[in-house]
Amino acid sequence: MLDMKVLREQPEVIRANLEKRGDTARIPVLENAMRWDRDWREGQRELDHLRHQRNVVTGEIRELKAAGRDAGAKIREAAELPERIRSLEARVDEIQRNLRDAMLRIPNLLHESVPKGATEEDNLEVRRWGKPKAPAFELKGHAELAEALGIADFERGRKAAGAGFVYLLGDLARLDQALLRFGTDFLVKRGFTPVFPPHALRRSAYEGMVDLTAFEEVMYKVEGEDLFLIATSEHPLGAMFMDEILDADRLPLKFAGVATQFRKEIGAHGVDTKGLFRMHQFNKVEQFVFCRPEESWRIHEELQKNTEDFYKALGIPFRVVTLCSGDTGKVAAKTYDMEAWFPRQNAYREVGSNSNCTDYQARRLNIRGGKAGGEKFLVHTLNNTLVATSRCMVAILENFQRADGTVTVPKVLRAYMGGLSKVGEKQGRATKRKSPHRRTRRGES
RNA sequence: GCGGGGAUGGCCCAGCUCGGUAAGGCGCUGGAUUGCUAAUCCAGUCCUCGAAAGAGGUCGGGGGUUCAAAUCCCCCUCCCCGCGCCA
Repeated sequence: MLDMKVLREQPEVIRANLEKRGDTARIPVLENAMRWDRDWREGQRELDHLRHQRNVVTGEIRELKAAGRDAGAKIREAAELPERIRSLEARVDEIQRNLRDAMLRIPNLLHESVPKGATEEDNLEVRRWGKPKAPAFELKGHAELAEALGIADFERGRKAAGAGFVYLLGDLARLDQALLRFGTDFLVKRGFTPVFPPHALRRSAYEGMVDLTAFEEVMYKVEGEDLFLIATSEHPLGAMFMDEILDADRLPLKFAGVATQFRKEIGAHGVDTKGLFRMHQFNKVEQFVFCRPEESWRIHEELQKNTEDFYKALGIPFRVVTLCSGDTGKVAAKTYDMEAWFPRQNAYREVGSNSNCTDYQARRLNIRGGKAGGEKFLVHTLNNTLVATSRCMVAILENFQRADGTVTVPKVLRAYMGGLSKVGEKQGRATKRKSPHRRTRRGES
């Protein structure tokens, strides 16, 4: 949510921002917000005046009674006030709800460096690293390859849980864990605190982070419980400190969220949609920072460097783009997308996203910094994917694929895989061997 | 799931039986004082409106009773302890 001060004092800034985002459809929302704000302040003043009257009269009644004198006349005078107060309260509440709803629909102010544009075509390339290698043989799609190697079973994933779920097996299960562990250690060395957060949040907590009316259809809800499975660890990490005051001396707080995420997004989006690229469930190491307002832009670059260094360590070519105004999410003031090279698609594709949300999330979550009893300020929040293992594994399976159908394990990951340097040797039985495992009577522990 | 106890300002806690408009402590900030850290004293410490003076709100949430609700009545949520179940 934006600062009400901006709405009152510089509405033209908000309007220009909507125009830059290409979201002129929302200009009426802004105009309504301005009107409701005026109405609200007017109504509130009137209400305060009535309440003041009531307080004065009840004070008089109390004094008369304390002095043992008759308060009947004053009580009759006071008796008509509650109804007037109640009806005005109802009206003021409604105006305030309208105002808040409108404010929640107005997106964050973009940073001046965000290029103007409508779609991802207009995103601005910032830099490239690494040379995509032209393969000397025909590459297999990662899903086909992984199935052939027996390290992923999409079919049984569908049988047991539906499309979008998979059984990772053998070396691929290890590779997933290796990425998580390498990623965690990588961020710990850079001063981040690892967090394994709750994987479900109640509605009230979730609503602090996102507009559930818009997101509910892509979220998994637990039946019969007030719980939603998390779509990214950004959500539990933000909710972690809502309504709190963070000690200014301890900022910035840098967290490495390690979690499994659940999203219902499906649908066909281009080539190789089968496979790990777009899943209902995947693992991720996420950078999340709470900081002072004046340091957020420096930290935004720092988080970006972390992700780039991570991909350099793996040896995967990438490019970085600044999202244009039309492609930037509602809560972000500026976003960089990390795009890894996918040789099968002969293209750079998104593997992570780095946003400075300035004080937009913090205002809604009511997360402030400062000293208890001292000056307080809204913190800035930033989040950046370090690695989403699903997409990163696709990049590894494609970029490091060898002619013999095996895949080279990036050097930095080998220590996390018992020294393994190649994936795919002496496997391929798992999908063929049918082992009729019996259930034990009370379930295995 | 059953039983019991709770939710009060940044934190701890009083007030609730008996309605009269949140006491006290800790922490923090500023000031005074003493040759230092300390101690002591004073003021401040949440949200909203307002240029300010000031006013209003706030006792887990929502209803109700009343001139007046932290306090009385009804409904709900969450937390803690014990029991049950159980990785």
